[in-house]
Amino acid sequence: MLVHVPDSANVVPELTIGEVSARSGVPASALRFYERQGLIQSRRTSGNQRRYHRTMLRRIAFIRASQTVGIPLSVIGDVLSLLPAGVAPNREMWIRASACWGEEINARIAKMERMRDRFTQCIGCGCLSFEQCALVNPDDALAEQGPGPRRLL
Amino acid sequence: MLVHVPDSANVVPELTIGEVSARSGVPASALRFYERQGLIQSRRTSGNQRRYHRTMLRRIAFIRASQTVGIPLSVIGDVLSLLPAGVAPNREMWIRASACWGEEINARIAKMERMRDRFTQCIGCGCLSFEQCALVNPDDALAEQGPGPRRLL
DNA sequence: GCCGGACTTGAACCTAGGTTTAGATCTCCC
DNA sequence: GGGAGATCTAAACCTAGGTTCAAGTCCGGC
Repeated sequence: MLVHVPDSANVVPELTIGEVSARSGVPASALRFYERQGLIQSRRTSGNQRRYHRTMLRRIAFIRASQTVGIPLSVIGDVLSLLPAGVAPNREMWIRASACWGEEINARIAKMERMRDRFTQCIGCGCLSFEQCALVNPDDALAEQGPGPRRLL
Repeated sequence: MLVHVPDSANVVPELTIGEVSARSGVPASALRFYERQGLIQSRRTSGNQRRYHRTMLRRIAFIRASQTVGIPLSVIGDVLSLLPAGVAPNREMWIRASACWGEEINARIAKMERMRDRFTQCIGCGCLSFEQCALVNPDDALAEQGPGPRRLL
């Protein structure tokens, strides 16, 4: 038995790029950029305009949340590519990414704290000597390499 | 009474760009870049080559130390411009800059810790909702501005 | 006085994360 | 079916902090 169902009934409404932009606060230009980078996808109309599935809003939220934590787009893309196309990040994935990026944050905090400590020490010494000051010779990676700093940054 | 003093006696030896680069670990290209940006200066020989006073090594150390703390070159330049030309950063200046940049570091650490806390909370919620998730709507600056996120970053 | 290595310049290139612009095309509503 | 506004593309531009290159010049030792 066939039943005629009007378009407006069971079709999940798709979103134009302008609508996605308005709802997410992400400029359309950035959305096109994300698509070029492979982070999001869209269907195209017969006239070549983008149409987004609503779940794409979650992907975009995921991207922005990750960015605020300082994760580069390339890494975000790697994570998103693990998802089947068209699938939004779910709770389980969010938890896994969180665990991973939480470590990222902690590592960065720890690094900054080490820097601050060195800094505080250096206030007292006022040395600014290339050979001895820990601030001028930062980052734990210079122990070998002979005398004098090789890479300051 | 005039006494002839040979060049090699009381003249503070100047350094070529290659020597400064070798001693500081900063590539010559970066030194030229710093000079274009006004962070360092040099005398020129009759043949247009750079010659650096030894105290410039301290300025360069100061620049690199500041950079490792995350201070942008433009700000470093502002600070250095307070010094008379040709004068190296001294202890007093180092202490003042330290006080200022120590606050910078602490502010950045605090921001990251806030982020981490939000992050940890969010692991539990798994919401990823544009309207409610603090990670998707970060940074304390959205309280007004009506519904929906305006700027995510 | 000659030669090789160090030095000079401007311009182009690089990453990251986009924005801006021009000119063409599409979609929707009346 | 017509017009307004939304969308399309490619290419150029932006900041920061430089690097790389090409072509030419200088400097110091023998």
